[in-house]
Amino acid sequence: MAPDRTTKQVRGVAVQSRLVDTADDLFTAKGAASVGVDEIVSTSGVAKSTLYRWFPTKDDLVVAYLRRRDARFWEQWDKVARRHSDDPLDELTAQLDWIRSYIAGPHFRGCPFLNTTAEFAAADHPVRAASRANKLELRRRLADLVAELDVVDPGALADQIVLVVDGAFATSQVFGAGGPQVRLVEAGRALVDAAPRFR
Amino acid sequence: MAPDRTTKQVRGVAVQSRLVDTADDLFTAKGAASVGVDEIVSTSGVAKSTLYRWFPTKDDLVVAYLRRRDARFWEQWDKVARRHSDDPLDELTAQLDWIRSYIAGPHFRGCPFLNTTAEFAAADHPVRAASRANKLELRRRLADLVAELDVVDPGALADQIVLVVDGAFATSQVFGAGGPQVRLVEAGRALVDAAPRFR
DNA sequence: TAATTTCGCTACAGATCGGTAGCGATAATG
DNA sequence: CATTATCGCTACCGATCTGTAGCGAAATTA
Repeated sequence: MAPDRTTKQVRGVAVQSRLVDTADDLFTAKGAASVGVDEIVSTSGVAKSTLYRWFPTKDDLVVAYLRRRDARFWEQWDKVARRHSDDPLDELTAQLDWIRSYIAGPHFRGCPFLNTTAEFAAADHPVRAASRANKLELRRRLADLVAELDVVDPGALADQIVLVVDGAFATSQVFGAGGPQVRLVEAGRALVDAAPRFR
Repeated sequence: MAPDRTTKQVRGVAVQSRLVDTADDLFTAKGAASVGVDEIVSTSGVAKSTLYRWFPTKDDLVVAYLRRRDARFWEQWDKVARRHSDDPLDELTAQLDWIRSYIAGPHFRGCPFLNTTAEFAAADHPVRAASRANKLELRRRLADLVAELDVVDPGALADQIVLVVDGAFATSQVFGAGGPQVRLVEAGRALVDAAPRFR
């Protein structure tokens, strides 16, 4: 990375970004709790003291990793939403489909939010709060989307769709490539079809 | 526990059982990877050398914990199956319902198989194999059960139900008591209702 | 009762954990 | 160009990790 920045703080931003890059790679491959700070230091080339200057604890680095994953997840969601703003059912299908292909991707190693929630068991752990934020947002967006459909209980349908989404995330790690997660789109569609309607 | 056994090996069995008891408590509360052998030793009252006599590595103890969880899970499943052997749809509903109440129980801290899969990231880890066995069996039993229904593609429906079951397991840890997992039974029923039928 | 196995206990080994401190070098700032 | 903040590097801290070794006591067996 060329040192052509203009302010001093920009240096810090670049270093933080490289640390989160490395953390993302290692956390994804081995699990956030299993990766030591020393490995992040040696892999990234960033000094340990520098890491602790920007991330006072390892937990802070894990949270930063989750926040960036969260931001990128919703960026992709918004991109899909923009392409299907006219038809909520089309959008729902498209959202489930990119999540399905995201899960099927070669670098996917499980939902980072579900993984870290399992790894950091303490109920009040800051890492769990960061992960919970992502899932609450998922529930909220699905509820908004489903509200545009003509179903009697949009909240119930949205929660059912949350189940198949997180189910796809979870089972993909256990079953591997040919697991039940390939049924995500049709499962979501089936739930919509079966939902009670007004007319 | 009274020392009124008859053979020498029986002593070992009792000690192993107590170790798995303690491991179950601690692994459930804090996560299998986060609990040290020393804590299992001090909590159980069993000597460390005795633990390593019966479980050569910590991984072996984790696998034993998962195997017992697996066995008890299918014991409960079989018990429910016996009560509803006449009607497959009734049985499916009953299976999903006890899983729902199992998740809602006060001591539930997430599916042990999904949790350990997230904690032990190496693809060929023996702990992952033990967890995979449980989920493969779940998929197999659901497929057998759904095969008795009149649906066109029982395998597809079974996989969709796997999604809502594992989704309920996974989301319960993120959302807490009022999460989408309470919709497990109706989600499973909706998937059955929406499945294409012959007649 | 005598021989044998398993037990709990204590201590230790080697590695790794998260986190701290101080060094000289480097790069941005005014 | 002089100042200042940040950098990479090395060494270190105490705690904790899995796993090993040897002891005497206790329980089981014959």
